[in-house]
Amino acid sequence: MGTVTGKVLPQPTRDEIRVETVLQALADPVRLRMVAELANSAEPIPCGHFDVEVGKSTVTHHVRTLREAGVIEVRQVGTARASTLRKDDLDARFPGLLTGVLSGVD
Amino acid sequence: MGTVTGKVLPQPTRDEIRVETVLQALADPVRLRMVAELANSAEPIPCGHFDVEVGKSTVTHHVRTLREAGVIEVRQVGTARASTLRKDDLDARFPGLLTGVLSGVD
DNA sequence: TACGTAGTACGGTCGTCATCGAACCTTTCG
DNA sequence: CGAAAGGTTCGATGACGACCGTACTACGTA
Repeated sequence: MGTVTGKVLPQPTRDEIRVETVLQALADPVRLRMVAELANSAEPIPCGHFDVEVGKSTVTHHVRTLREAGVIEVRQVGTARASTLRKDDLDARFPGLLTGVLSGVD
Repeated sequence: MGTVTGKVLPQPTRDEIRVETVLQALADPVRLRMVAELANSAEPIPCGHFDVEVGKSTVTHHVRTLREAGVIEVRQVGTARASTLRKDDLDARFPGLLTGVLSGVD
């Protein structure tokens, strides 16, 4: 518990994260919902466990978009891919952005 | 001084502003630049004075998008339309969002 | 009145992206 | 081994939106 094992999939470093890309990633309603779920979850969330009404391959697409934007970190755990929110990195890079966005969800 | 005259064009009230719409509005690079200009400007900015490289009618489009999202307020001043950032409303509704976004611009 | 200024409205084009289904891969387990 | 679980990849489709130019309106002024 707590510590997640497995390899981290490629992602931008903290200082490579660009606000424009992050905003584009968060602008989609499905992805915004995913981010909100991650923010409210103590545990990492596998691709198939997001509560969204889109097909499997679409979830794959959204997870990749969020990862490449630097919003989430994805680890390979067995056959599963567990996502976590990169809260520390986002807070360091764009202080207040994440909490501001999350305050407006639901 | 400071006070801007003229009629305010239709816009959402503070509590009608939705985070999803705001994010979509900010996700465009041209609009993000406009918002940054407004944040750095003491005076309202007329449509024709934004430092962006798009045509007139496109600026109209972006100004309308930002206004309808609740990001800016637009007043009719003679033949001009002066835009200002709705900083108070955005800060009240989504604390930290605006400053977080602006910290990542330029 | 005629003109310049500031911006909108309209019609159209083009590119991007969200979505899906089907096929495929890999690990786990009976 | 065979099958199920969990995701990815591919190709296609459909919708939205950024952009432009032209035509138009409203206001101010020489």
